[in-house]
Amino acid sequence: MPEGHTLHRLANDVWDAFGGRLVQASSPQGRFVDGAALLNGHVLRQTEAHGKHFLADFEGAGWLHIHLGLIGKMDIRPAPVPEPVGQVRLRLQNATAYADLRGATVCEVITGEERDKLLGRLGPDPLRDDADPDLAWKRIHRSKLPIGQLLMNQDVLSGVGNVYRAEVLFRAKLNPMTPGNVVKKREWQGMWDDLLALMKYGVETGRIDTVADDHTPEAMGRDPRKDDHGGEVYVYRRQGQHCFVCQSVIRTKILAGRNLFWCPKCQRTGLTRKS
DNA sequence: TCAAGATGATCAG
DNA sequence: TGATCCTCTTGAT
Repeated sequence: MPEGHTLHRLANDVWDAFGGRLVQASSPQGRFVDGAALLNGHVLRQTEAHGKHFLADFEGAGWLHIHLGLIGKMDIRPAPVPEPVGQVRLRLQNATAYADLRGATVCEVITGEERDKLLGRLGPDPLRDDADPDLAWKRIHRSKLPIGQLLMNQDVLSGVGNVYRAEVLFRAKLNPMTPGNVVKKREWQGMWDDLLALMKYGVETGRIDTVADDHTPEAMGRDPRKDDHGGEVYVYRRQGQHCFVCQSVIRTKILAGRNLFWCPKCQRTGLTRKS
């Protein structure tokens, strides 16, 4: 379930469970034995997230860098610490809590220099105080690629995944195939502000809810959504169903290898503009 | 019991 | 663009 808000929550949760104290690290699965040995017995000094990347500074050992990819997951639970279940790549533990990491695309120990280099190539993350939306705008403004593709490019903007991409474009009434160089500055600023609000809510609640008050299940008298991403949304994975606003059928297609969802009637803006 | 699919990203061609 | 990796859940057989 990892979009940017998940990683920021993870950074907060790992800090709450282990911050400022000695941490024991191991790799029950056996694929991160050397890395775990480097971290084992060191004090966790800082945690942070940038986009979909999680970083944790272990005093005197280096930075733990995790990217959850599509299927990765980290579960943090209170002690007692049980026997590992399944493919636990990394286990962190102390007297009061443990955290199990499974399925991550990246799990490594890097230097401070490597961490700086990594952050340097990522686009601005709306959830970070130091984020500058103009950096993303410069990339969008000069690209002919569809805005639906640019929003998912982590070098342009970091932290946005398929759900936020689909929903923020719906809320902006912008067609996903609109080329970046015909998107207007005020449209971009509107999407950035919207992302900031949606993702902050995501960090607080762990959910991606994007529907306005008059489109909630209660307001519309419909059943709440039963979906593993856990939220009420306008278009994401609603292909073949009716739009809450105009009743058109939600459409889907593959764009750059990922499923894209949009409402053909509500999201007409941008379609007829020329680059 | 098995295959498909999923909120991601990289690499080869 | 397609193949590949990572793990788990769901739905079809």
